[in-house]
Amino acid sequence: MGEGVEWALHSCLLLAWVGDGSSVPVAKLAAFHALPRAYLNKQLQALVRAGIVSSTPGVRGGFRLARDPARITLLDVVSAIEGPQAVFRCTEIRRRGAGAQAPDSDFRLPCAVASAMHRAERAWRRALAAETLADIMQAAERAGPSAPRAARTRLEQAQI
Amino acid sequence: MGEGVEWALHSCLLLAWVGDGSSVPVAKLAAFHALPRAYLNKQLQALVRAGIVSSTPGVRGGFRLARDPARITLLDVVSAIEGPQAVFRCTEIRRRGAGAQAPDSDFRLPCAVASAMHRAERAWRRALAAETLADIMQAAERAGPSAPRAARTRLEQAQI
DNA sequence: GGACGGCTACTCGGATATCGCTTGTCCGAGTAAATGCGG
DNA sequence: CCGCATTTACTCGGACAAGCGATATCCGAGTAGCCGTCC
Repeated sequence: MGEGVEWALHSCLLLAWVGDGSSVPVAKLAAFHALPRAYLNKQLQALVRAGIVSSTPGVRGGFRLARDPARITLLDVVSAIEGPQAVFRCTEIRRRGAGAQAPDSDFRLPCAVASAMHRAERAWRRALAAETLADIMQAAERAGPSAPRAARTRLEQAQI
Repeated sequence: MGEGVEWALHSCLLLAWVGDGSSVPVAKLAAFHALPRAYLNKQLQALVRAGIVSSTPGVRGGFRLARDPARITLLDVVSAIEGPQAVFRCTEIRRRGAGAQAPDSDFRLPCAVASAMHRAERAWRRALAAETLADIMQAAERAGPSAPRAARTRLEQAQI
Protein backbone atom coordinates (compact mmCIF):
# COMPACT_ATOMS: atom_id res chain seq x y z
CA MET A 1 0.00 0.00 0.00
CA GLY A 2 1.33 3.37 -0.99
CA GLU A 3 2.63 5.86 1.51
CA GLY A 4 0.31 8.51 0.09
CA VAL A 5 -2.66 6.93 1.86
CA GLU A 6 -1.21 7.82 5.23
CA TRP A 7 -0.48 11.37 4.07
CA ALA A 8 -3.97 11.83 2.67
CA LEU A 9 -5.64 10.55 5.83
CA HIS A 10 -3.64 12.82 8.13
CA SER A 11 -4.21 15.78 5.81
CA CYS A 12 -7.95 15.14 5.83
CA LEU A 13 -7.84 14.96 9.61
CA LEU A 14 -6.18 18.35 9.73
CA LEU A 15 -8.65 19.84 7.26
CA ALA A 16 -11.49 18.47 9.36
CA TRP A 17 -10.11 20.21 12.44
CA VAL A 18 -9.64 23.47 10.59
CA GLY A 19 -13.24 23.36 9.44
CA ASP A 20 -14.94 24.76 6.37
CA GLY A 21 -14.17 28.34 7.33
CA SER A 22 -10.89 28.71 5.51
CA SER A 23 -8.78 26.96 2.90
CA VAL A 24 -5.38 25.56 3.78
CA PRO A 25 -2.64 25.72 1.14
CA VAL A 26 -0.61 22.61 0.50
CA ALA A 27 2.53 24.31 1.78
CA LYS A 28 1.05 24.51 5.28
CA LEU A 29 -0.13 20.91 5.22
CA ALA A 30 3.27 19.72 4.03
CA ALA A 31 5.13 21.74 6.65
CA PHE A 32 2.91 20.38 9.40
CA HIS A 33 4.07 16.80 8.75
CA ALA A 34 7.41 17.53 7.09
CA LEU A 35 6.28 16.04 3.79
CA PRO A 36 7.45 16.86 0.25
CA ARG A 37 5.20 19.72 -0.79
CA ALA A 38 4.79 18.97 -4.48
CA TYR A 39 4.11 15.29 -4.03
CA LEU A 40 1.54 15.89 -1.31
CA ASN A 41 -0.13 18.24 -3.76
CA LYS A 42 -0.34 15.36 -6.21
CA GLN A 43 -2.12 13.19 -3.66
CA LEU A 44 -4.54 15.99 -2.80
CA GLN A 45 -5.37 16.31 -6.48
CA ALA A 46 -6.54 12.71 -6.35
CA LEU A 47 -8.78 13.59 -3.41
CA VAL A 48 -10.18 16.51 -5.42
CA ARG A 49 -10.95 14.23 -8.36
CA ALA A 50 -12.75 11.89 -5.95
CA GLY A 51 -14.82 14.76 -4.56
CA ILE A 52 -13.47 14.41 -1.02
CA VAL A 53 -11.80 17.82 -0.83
CA SER A 54 -12.30 20.92 -2.93
CA SER A 55 -9.55 23.23 -4.10
CA THR A 56 -9.68 26.98 -4.60
CA PRO A 57 -6.92 28.78 -6.48
CA GLY A 58 -5.79 32.32 -5.90
CA VAL A 59 -4.05 34.21 -3.20
CA ARG A 60 -6.10 32.92 -0.27
CA GLY A 61 -6.76 29.58 -1.87
CA GLY A 62 -5.99 26.07 -0.73
CA PHE A 63 -7.85 22.88 0.13
CA ARG A 64 -10.86 22.22 2.29
CA LEU A 65 -13.11 19.26 2.95
CA ALA A 66 -15.87 18.96 0.38
CA ARG A 67 -18.39 17.50 2.83
CA ASP A 68 -18.99 16.72 6.47
CA PRO A 69 -16.35 14.49 8.14
CA ALA A 70 -19.09 12.11 9.22
CA ARG A 71 -19.79 11.44 5.55
CA ILE A 72 -16.19 10.70 4.57
CA THR A 73 -15.20 7.09 5.10
CA LEU A 74 -11.72 5.64 5.12
CA LEU A 75 -12.70 3.61 2.08
CA ASP A 76 -13.33 6.84 0.18
CA VAL A 77 -9.82 8.09 0.87
CA VAL A 78 -8.12 4.76 0.22
CA SER A 79 -9.98 4.27 -3.05
CA ALA A 80 -9.16 7.81 -4.14
CA ILE A 81 -5.42 7.32 -3.63
CA GLU A 82 -4.89 3.66 -4.49
CA GLY A 83 -7.32 3.58 -7.39
CA PRO A 84 -10.49 1.58 -7.98
CA GLN A 85 -8.88 -1.74 -8.85
CA ALA A 86 -8.87 -4.59 -6.33
CA VAL A 87 -5.74 -5.24 -4.29
CA PHE A 88 -5.73 -8.86 -5.44
CA ARG A 89 -6.13 -8.99 -9.18
CA CYS A 90 -6.93 -12.30 -10.83
CA THR A 91 -5.05 -12.73 -14.10
CA GLU A 92 -6.87 -15.98 -14.95
CA ILE A 93 -3.78 -18.10 -15.09
CA ARG A 94 -6.03 -21.15 -15.02
CA ARG A 95 -6.81 -20.44 -18.67
CA ARG A 96 -3.21 -20.45 -19.76
CA GLY A 97 -0.81 -23.30 -20.30
CA ALA A 98 -1.56 -27.00 -20.10
CA GLY A 99 -4.30 -26.53 -17.50
CA ALA A 100 -6.41 -24.58 -19.97
CA GLN A 101 -7.12 -27.77 -21.94
CA ALA A 102 -9.63 -28.86 -19.34
CA PRO A 103 -13.28 -29.04 -20.45
CA ASP A 104 -15.11 -25.73 -20.64
CA SER A 105 -17.47 -26.79 -17.89
CA ASP A 106 -14.63 -26.34 -15.40
CA PHE A 107 -14.47 -22.63 -16.25
CA ARG A 108 -18.18 -21.94 -15.97
CA LEU A 109 -17.90 -20.59 -12.43
CA PRO A 110 -15.42 -17.83 -11.55
CA CYS A 111 -12.00 -18.82 -10.29
CA ALA A 112 -12.34 -20.24 -6.78
CA VAL A 113 -9.05 -18.72 -5.67
CA ALA A 114 -10.06 -15.26 -6.81
CA SER A 115 -13.49 -15.63 -5.23
CA ALA A 116 -11.98 -16.41 -1.84
CA MET A 117 -9.48 -13.56 -2.05
CA HIS A 118 -12.16 -11.11 -3.12
CA ARG A 119 -14.39 -12.26 -0.28
CA ALA A 120 -11.65 -11.38 2.19
CA GLU A 121 -11.08 -8.09 0.44
CA ARG A 122 -14.76 -7.23 0.74
CA ALA A 123 -14.45 -7.73 4.49
CA TRP A 124 -11.57 -5.25 4.47
CA ARG A 125 -13.50 -2.71 2.44
CA ARG A 126 -16.54 -3.15 4.69
CA ALA A 127 -14.41 -2.36 7.73
CA LEU A 128 -12.95 0.67 5.98
CA ALA A 129 -16.39 1.91 4.97
CA ALA A 130 -17.65 1.54 8.54
CA GLU A 131 -15.15 4.06 9.88
CA THR A 132 -15.57 7.73 9.11
CA LEU A 133 -13.26 10.67 9.44
CA ALA A 134 -15.42 11.89 12.32
CA ASP A 135 -14.62 8.68 14.19
CA ILE A 136 -10.91 9.31 13.76
CA MET A 137 -11.37 12.85 15.06
CA GLN A 138 -13.15 11.56 18.14
CA ALA A 139 -10.47 8.97 18.82
CA ALA A 140 -7.70 11.54 18.46
CA GLU A 141 -9.50 14.05 20.68
CA ARG A 142 -9.98 11.38 23.30
CA ALA A 143 -6.20 11.10 23.56
CA GLY A 144 -5.67 14.87 23.72
CA PRO A 145 -8.70 17.15 23.95
CA SER A 146 -6.55 20.10 22.94
CA ALA A 147 -5.49 18.45 19.70
CA PRO A 148 -7.85 20.39 17.38
CA ARG A 149 -6.90 23.81 18.76
CA ALA A 150 -3.22 22.88 18.82
CA ALA A 151 -3.43 21.68 15.23
CA ARG A 152 -4.97 24.96 14.07
CA THR A 153 -2.28 26.94 15.87
CA ARG A 154 0.63 24.89 14.53
CA LEU A 155 -0.86 25.01 11.05
CA GLU A 156 -0.94 28.80 11.18
CA GLN A 157 2.65 28.98 12.40
CA ALA A 158 3.90 26.34 9.97
CA GLN A 159 6.04 27.86 7.26
CA ILE A 160 7.65 26.55 4.14
CA MET B 1 -0.35 -7.07 -3.92
CA GLY B 2 2.25 -9.07 -5.76
CA GLU B 3 1.37 -11.41 -8.58
CA GLY B 4 3.23 -14.22 -6.83
CA VAL B 5 0.35 -14.68 -4.40
CA GLU B 6 -1.92 -15.85 -7.18
CA TRP B 7 0.75 -18.18 -8.51
CA ALA B 8 1.42 -19.66 -5.08
CA LEU B 9 -2.26 -20.24 -4.37
CA HIS B 10 -2.90 -22.01 -7.67
CA SER B 11 0.27 -24.06 -7.25
CA CYS B 12 -0.82 -25.13 -3.77
CA LEU B 13 -4.21 -26.07 -5.18
CA LEU B 14 -2.52 -28.30 -7.75
CA LEU B 15 -0.25 -29.88 -5.15
CA ALA B 16 -3.29 -30.57 -3.00
CA TRP B 17 -4.98 -32.40 -5.88
CA VAL B 18 -1.87 -34.40 -6.64
CA GLY B 19 -1.66 -35.51 -3.03
CA ASP B 20 1.25 -36.49 -0.85
CA GLY B 21 2.08 -39.50 -2.98
CA SER B 22 4.54 -37.86 -5.32
CA SER B 23 6.53 -34.68 -5.67
CA VAL B 24 5.91 -32.28 -8.55
CA PRO B 25 8.90 -30.44 -10.03
CA VAL B 26 8.60 -26.73 -10.60
CA ALA B 27 8.87 -27.22 -14.36
CA LYS B 28 5.55 -29.07 -14.40
CA LEU B 29 3.83 -26.50 -12.21
CA ALA B 30 5.11 -23.67 -14.39
CA ALA B 31 4.07 -25.38 -17.62
CA PHE B 32 0.58 -26.01 -16.24
CA HIS B 33 -0.10 -22.28 -15.90
CA ALA B 34 2.39 -20.94 -18.45
CA LEU B 35 4.42 -19.18 -15.78
CA PRO B 36 8.14 -18.30 -15.77
CA ARG B 37 9.77 -21.39 -14.30
CA ALA B 38 12.60 -19.80 -12.37
CA TYR B 39 10.52 -17.11 -10.77
CA LEU B 40 7.83 -19.54 -9.70
CA ASN B 41 10.62 -21.52 -8.08
CA LYS B 42 11.50 -18.42 -6.09
CA GLN B 43 7.96 -18.12 -4.79
CA LEU B 44 7.86 -21.79 -3.87
CA GLN B 45 11.05 -21.31 -1.90
CA ALA B 46 9.17 -18.78 0.21
CA LEU B 47 6.48 -21.38 0.81
CA VAL B 48 9.17 -23.86 1.86
CA ARG B 49 10.63 -21.36 4.34
CA ALA B 50 7.13 -20.88 5.76
CA GLY B 51 6.67 -24.63 6.17
CA ILE B 52 3.70 -24.82 3.81
CA VAL B 53 5.32 -27.06 1.21
CA SER B 54 8.38 -29.30 1.43
CA SER B 55 10.96 -29.74 -1.30
CA THR B 56 12.97 -32.81 -2.18
CA PRO B 57 15.96 -32.59 -4.50
CA GLY B 58 17.17 -35.27 -6.83
CA VAL B 59 15.97 -36.93 -9.92
CA ARG B 60 12.41 -37.63 -8.79
CA GLY B 61 12.26 -34.59 -6.54
CA GLY B 62 9.97 -31.60 -6.53
CA PHE B 63 7.47 -29.97 -4.22
CA ARG B 64 4.62 -31.36 -2.15
CA LEU B 65 2.33 -29.99 0.52
CA ALA B 66 3.86 -30.14 3.96
CA ARG B 67 0.55 -30.72 5.76
CA ASP B 68 -3.13 -31.40 5.20
CA PRO B 69 -4.95 -28.88 2.95
CA ALA B 70 -7.50 -28.34 5.71
CA ARG B 71 -4.71 -26.98 7.88
CA ILE B 72 -3.38 -24.51 5.29
CA THR B 73 -5.16 -21.16 5.36
CA LEU B 74 -5.03 -18.45 2.74
CA LEU B 75 -3.42 -16.22 5.35
CA ASP B 76 -0.53 -18.67 5.60
CA VAL B 77 0.16 -18.44 1.89
CA VAL B 78 -0.31 -14.67 1.67
CA SER B 79 1.97 -14.06 4.65
CA ALA B 80 4.58 -16.40 3.24
CA ILE B 81 4.75 -14.53 -0.07
CA GLU B 82 4.08 -10.94 0.91
CA GLY B 83 6.05 -11.01 4.12
CA PRO B 84 5.05 -10.47 7.72
CA GLN B 85 4.76 -6.68 7.63
CA ALA B 86 1.36 -5.00 7.58
CA VAL B 87 -0.05 -3.73 4.30
CA PHE B 88 -0.58 -0.28 5.82
CA ARG B 89 2.58 0.83 7.57
CA CYS B 90 2.43 3.83 9.87
CA THR B 91 5.52 6.01 9.56
CA GLU B 92 4.47 8.26 12.46
CA ILE B 93 4.36 11.42 10.42
CA ARG B 94 2.50 13.06 13.29
CA ARG B 95 5.82 13.26 15.12
CA ARG B 96 7.55 15.14 12.35
CA GLY B 97 7.33 18.76 11.30
CA ALA B 98 5.41 21.53 13.00
CA GLY B 99 2.75 19.18 14.31
CA ALA B 100 5.29 17.40 16.49
CA GLN B 101 5.50 20.42 18.78
CA ALA B 102 2.19 19.47 20.36
CA PRO B 103 2.27 18.41 24.03
CA ASP B 104 3.47 14.89 24.71
CA SER B 105 0.09 13.92 26.09
CA ASP B 106 -1.28 13.96 22.54
CA PHE B 107 1.10 11.14 21.60
CA ARG B 108 0.35 8.90 24.56
CA LEU B 109 -2.09 6.75 22.62
CA PRO B 110 -1.15 5.16 19.28
CA CYS B 111 -1.94 7.06 16.11
CA ALA B 112 -5.71 7.04 15.56
CA VAL B 113 -5.31 6.78 11.80
CA ALA B 114 -3.05 3.76 12.05
CA SER B 115 -5.34 2.14 14.60
CA ALA B 116 -8.31 2.38 12.28
CA MET B 117 -6.37 1.08 9.30
CA HIS B 118 -4.96 -1.81 11.28
CA ARG B 119 -8.43 -2.66 12.57
CA ALA B 120 -9.64 -3.02 9.00
CA GLU B 121 -6.58 -5.03 8.13
CA ARG B 122 -7.27 -7.42 10.99
CA ALA B 123 -10.72 -8.02 9.51
CA TRP B 124 -9.04 -8.89 6.23
CA ARG B 125 -6.59 -11.27 7.88
CA ARG B 126 -9.39 -12.88 9.86
CA ALA B 127 -11.29 -13.56 6.64
CA LEU B 128 -8.16 -15.00 5.05
CA ALA B 129 -7.49 -17.21 8.06
CA ALA B 130 -11.04 -18.52 7.98
CA GLU B 131 -10.63 -20.00 4.51
CA THR B 132 -8.49 -23.08 4.01
CA LEU B 133 -7.04 -24.71 0.95
CA ALA B 134 -9.54 -27.55 1.42
CA ASP B 135 -12.36 -25.04 1.03
CA ILE B 136 -10.91 -23.86 -2.26
CA MET B 137 -10.66 -27.44 -3.43
CA GLN B 138 -14.32 -28.06 -2.58
CA ALA B 139 -15.43 -24.91 -4.39
CA ALA B 140 -13.42 -25.80 -7.50
CA GLU B 141 -14.69 -29.38 -7.50
CA ARG B 142 -18.24 -28.11 -7.19
CA ALA B 143 -17.77 -26.31 -10.52
CA GLY B 144 -16.20 -29.34 -12.21
CA PRO B 145 -16.10 -32.65 -10.36
CA SER B 146 -13.51 -33.95 -12.80
CA ALA B 147 -11.11 -31.11 -12.02
CA PRO B 148 -8.78 -33.07 -9.71
CA ARG B 149 -8.33 -35.97 -12.11
CA ALA B 150 -7.99 -33.62 -15.08
CA ALA B 151 -5.37 -31.62 -13.21
CA ARG B 152 -3.32 -34.72 -12.47
CA THR B 153 -3.47 -35.79 -16.10
CA ARG B 154 -2.54 -32.37 -17.51
CA LEU B 155 0.26 -32.07 -14.99
CA GLU B 156 1.73 -35.35 -16.15
CA GLN B 157 1.50 -34.33 -19.79
CA ALA B 158 2.82 -30.83 -19.21
CA GLN B 159 6.28 -30.36 -20.58
CA ILE B 160 8.83 -27.62 -20.45
C1' DG C 1 23.88 -63.68 -9.95
C1' DG C 2 24.54 -60.13 -6.50
C1' DA C 3 26.69 -56.12 -4.65
C1' DC C 4 29.32 -52.17 -4.83
C1' DG C 5 31.43 -47.93 -6.81
C1' DG C 6 31.28 -44.34 -10.05
C1' DC C 7 28.62 -41.64 -13.27
C1' DT C 8 24.93 -39.07 -15.14
C1' DA C 9 20.94 -36.53 -15.29
C1' DC C 10 17.80 -34.04 -12.92
C1' DT C 11 16.27 -31.26 -9.00
C1' DC C 12 16.28 -27.21 -5.91
C1' DG C 13 18.66 -22.91 -4.12
C1' DG C 14 20.62 -18.56 -4.03
C1' DA C 15 23.25 -14.78 -6.46
C1' DT C 16 22.49 -11.64 -10.37
C1' DA C 17 20.24 -8.38 -13.94
C1' DT C 18 16.04 -5.87 -15.77
C1' DC C 19 11.66 -3.46 -15.73
C1' DG C 20 7.70 -0.77 -14.06
C1' DC C 21 5.65 1.77 -10.60
C1' DT C 22 5.85 4.58 -6.65
C1' DT C 23 8.08 8.54 -5.23
C1' DG C 24 9.84 13.08 -6.00
C1' DT C 25 10.46 17.58 -8.62
C1' DC C 26 9.67 21.35 -11.70
C1' DC C 27 7.44 25.08 -14.20
C1' DG C 28 3.24 27.06 -16.35
C1' DA C 29 -2.04 28.45 -16.20
C1' DG C 30 -5.28 30.75 -13.51
C1' DT C 31 -7.30 33.48 -9.95
C1' DA C 32 -8.21 36.75 -6.30
C1' DA C 33 -6.53 40.44 -3.83
C1' DA C 34 -4.10 44.73 -3.65
C1' DT C 35 -2.91 49.08 -5.73
C1' DG C 36 -2.72 53.09 -8.39
C1' DC C 37 -5.31 56.20 -11.28
C1' DG C 38 -9.08 58.75 -13.05
C1' DG C 39 -13.56 60.77 -12.39
C1' DC D 1 -14.13 60.18 -1.78
C1' DC D 2 -15.60 56.21 -4.94
C1' DG D 3 -15.15 53.02 -8.84
C1' DC D 4 -12.39 50.69 -12.17
C1' DA D 5 -8.41 48.79 -14.74
C1' DT D 6 -3.92 47.03 -14.04
C1' DT D 7 -0.52 44.81 -11.76
C1' DT D 8 1.19 41.38 -8.74
C1' DA D 9 1.84 37.65 -5.91
C1' DC D 10 0.19 33.44 -4.69
C1' DT D 11 -2.35 29.15 -5.58
C1' DC D 12 -3.29 24.76 -7.90
C1' DG D 13 -2.53 21.59 -11.94
C1' DG D 14 -0.33 18.66 -14.96
C1' DA D 15 4.10 17.40 -17.41
C1' DC D 16 8.83 15.63 -16.42
C1' DA D 17 12.83 12.72 -13.96
C1' DA D 18 14.82 9.38 -10.29
C1' DG D 19 14.97 5.45 -6.93
C1' DC D 20 13.53 1.25 -5.41
C1' DG D 21 11.10 -3.00 -5.15
C1' DA D 22 8.78 -6.57 -7.84
C1' DT D 23 9.82 -9.42 -11.78
C1' DA D 24 12.63 -12.38 -14.41
C1' DT D 25 16.88 -15.06 -15.28
C1' DC D 26 21.07 -17.75 -14.85
C1' DC D 27 24.31 -20.98 -13.03
C1' DG D 28 26.11 -23.76 -9.15
C1' DA D 29 25.34 -27.37 -5.14
C1' DG D 30 23.35 -31.60 -4.12
C1' DT D 31 20.94 -35.91 -4.53
C1' DA D 32 18.70 -40.07 -6.34
C1' DG D 33 18.63 -43.30 -9.79
C1' DC D 34 21.27 -45.98 -13.26
C1' DC D 35 24.96 -48.51 -15.30
C1' DG D 36 29.11 -50.94 -15.53
C1' DT D 37 32.27 -53.65 -13.25
C1' DC D 38 34.00 -56.79 -9.98
C1' DC D 39 33.52 -60.63 -6.75
